[in-house]
Amino acid sequence: MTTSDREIDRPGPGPRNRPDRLAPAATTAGGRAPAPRRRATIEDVASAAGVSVATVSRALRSLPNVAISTRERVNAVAAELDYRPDPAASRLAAGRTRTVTLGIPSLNGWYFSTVVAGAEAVCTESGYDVQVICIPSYADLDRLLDRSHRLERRTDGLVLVDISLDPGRAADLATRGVSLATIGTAVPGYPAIQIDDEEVGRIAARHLVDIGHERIGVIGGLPDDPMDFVVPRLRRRGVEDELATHGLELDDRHVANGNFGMTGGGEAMSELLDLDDPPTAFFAMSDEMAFGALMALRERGLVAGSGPGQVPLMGVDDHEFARVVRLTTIRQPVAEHGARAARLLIEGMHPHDAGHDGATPVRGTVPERVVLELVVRETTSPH
Amino acid sequence: MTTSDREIDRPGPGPRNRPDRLAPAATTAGGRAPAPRRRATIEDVASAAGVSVATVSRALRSLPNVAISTRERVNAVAAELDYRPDPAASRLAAGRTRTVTLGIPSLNGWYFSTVVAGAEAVCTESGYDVQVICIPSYADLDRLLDRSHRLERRTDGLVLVDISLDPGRAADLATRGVSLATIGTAVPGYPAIQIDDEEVGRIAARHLVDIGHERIGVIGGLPDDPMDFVVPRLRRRGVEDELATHGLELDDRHVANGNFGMTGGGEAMSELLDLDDPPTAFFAMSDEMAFGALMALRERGLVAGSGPGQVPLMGVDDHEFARVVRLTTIRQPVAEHGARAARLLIEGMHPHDAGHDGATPVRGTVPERVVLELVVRETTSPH
DNA sequence: ATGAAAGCGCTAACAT
DNA sequence: ATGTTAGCGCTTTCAT
Repeated sequence: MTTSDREIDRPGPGPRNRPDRLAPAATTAGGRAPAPRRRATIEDVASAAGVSVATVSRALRSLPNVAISTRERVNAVAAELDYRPDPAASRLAAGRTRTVTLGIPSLNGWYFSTVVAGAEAVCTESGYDVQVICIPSYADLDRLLDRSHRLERRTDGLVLVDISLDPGRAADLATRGVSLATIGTAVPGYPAIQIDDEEVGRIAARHLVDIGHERIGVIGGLPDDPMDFVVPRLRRRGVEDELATHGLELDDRHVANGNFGMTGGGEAMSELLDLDDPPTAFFAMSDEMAFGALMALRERGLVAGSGPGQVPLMGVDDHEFARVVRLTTIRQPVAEHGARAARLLIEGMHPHDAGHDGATPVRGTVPERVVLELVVRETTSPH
Repeated sequence: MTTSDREIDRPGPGPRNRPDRLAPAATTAGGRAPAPRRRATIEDVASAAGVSVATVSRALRSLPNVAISTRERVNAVAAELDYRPDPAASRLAAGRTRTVTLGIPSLNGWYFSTVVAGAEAVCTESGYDVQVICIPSYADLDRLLDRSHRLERRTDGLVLVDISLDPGRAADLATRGVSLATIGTAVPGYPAIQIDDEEVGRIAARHLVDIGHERIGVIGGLPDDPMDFVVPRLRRRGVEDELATHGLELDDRHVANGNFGMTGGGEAMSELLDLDDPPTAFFAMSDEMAFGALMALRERGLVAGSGPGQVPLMGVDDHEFARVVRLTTIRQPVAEHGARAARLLIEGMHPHDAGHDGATPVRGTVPERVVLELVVRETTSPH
């Protein structure tokens, strides 16, 4: 019984027909019309290599207990036949999807898309498919994680960016076989990438006080915040703490929502400048907001800087454009946040995929702290 | 023989153990520890509803030939048991993945992430998983589409953004069961979303000539372009065409690469302003570049506008921030590009999923043209 | 309108 | 080190 007994020997109902001859892989060079060939299955490889499918499976996945010679032969045959395991079949049989899902409040905005880019690179390199899903509100999060779970069996792991998850939900995810890593938030016991956001606020306030200012304006926060975003609160608290150290206070009216975009940043700056007693120096909680604020400043003929008559302004992130406009900022490696979270997730799920040798223990059950660096440029210097 | 004869009756090798009792769905309200229950399979639904698995499968997918009463009962039981079909199993059996892949040169930048956001929304709403993959160079495209095809069997359709594909490759995709739609480029016979980029150039040039300028500076293009991006060339040609209409010419030295980001836009503007005979009005091929250019302008104390001593500047896209800085621009609905491409793709693959009734024919084998709108604001007006 | 059963292509016991 | 085989949980003929 070979593979060519096509129309005969149908023992019962239900057979599907498929092109039955496995043609030799077509040369790609010539633009020859590709023969409607069937793709190779593990059985084709097995018979061509003269071994069983189990051995092929083991060899191809670099599992132990395969003779070196066998492994090499199987690999050669698989390459020859251009064999690639069917992901659906292997998912069904193994229960793993080799897919990582990125959950983010939004795809718009520099921060989120940069994080996604960093995570995508790592996942793709590790052989994981990358799925993205926007979670703009808690209602969406509920829809995703509630009883009729939209992640279960569809993904091996979830990276949540700036989305808080209660421990119960996290445990439920684990129950359903979905690993978890977070960025910007943390769930006890799960890998997380966080920066010390209070320290961000402290660094900013310290710098602005250092260059001689007492009335600090803060641009940040979201007016209507469906995701209960904690970062603005923490950074604000840091500012207040640091100011308190110097016997100063943050005026409530000197805090404006900037929505973490250029538009909001510009509007917030205008709003603050229109105050009767405007702040004399400004801290925007992101570079994008700072850019908007800088535009607003320049539009009024004001110059950002610490010289006489100049208005100090600083941001957070070290966006590429910050260098161009010489914006003082607090640098954080945003793409790396995504990359590291992805790496932690994959290591936790399957050390081998992450190039992990299994010798050193997997980190990540403790939130990772990231080094912050104050980058002083012209917008807070005399010039 | 019931479902509880767990440890006995193993007729041969190879059985996997699984928790065998299907517990009643746990109440979510109480924080009760979730019993390690097994998820419902189609068989559970079938036996609970007193029908065969085939009927359940048909009923749940709204296929014909199911009695209404049966359909309702099956749906009720499925909901009761919180049943969700295993995607891997259904992919394996049906050969469809219900996944759409988005291929983009980069995730950074407003345009790309906005397109992705638009596409993601539509796909998610239509019940498709959304996968993203960055294709920053043709080498990456090759790696994706060559003989050992990294898309085959993993996705139902591919949306390519600003990436040119030769007809042969597109046909090969089809052969492998992957549908295709493009944005910003087109392959004959496949759905595509495009704007008339030459018209963009013409509109811009016409507007700047209309307000009295002859020496136009153009900011756009990529210095090192791994993806052979055609948009800058087309827009430039449009500018040249329109200028020719007025007996004018575009000076080669008045064209600078802006890399489609704020940074490049700022640098390009500086470069052009430093010329011995700088242009008197500027067209940036994207709003992001225009923002950078505007910064550069303001940094030199120059004001964007068409009044005396002012420098006209316009962009493309109608980015949210354009309104804030009152940037004249040529509006295109970017998120909608993504949404429409996704819709065309899904309609082409499976009209039902797109909410398509099958009555009207699926469009999309003809590139869709999009309405462009000149939005005049202060940066090209006297004020 | 419904049911029976044959795969889909793999993985993972278990046996050798 | 390798082979045998029973699933994984669906979809889809074909028969009724």
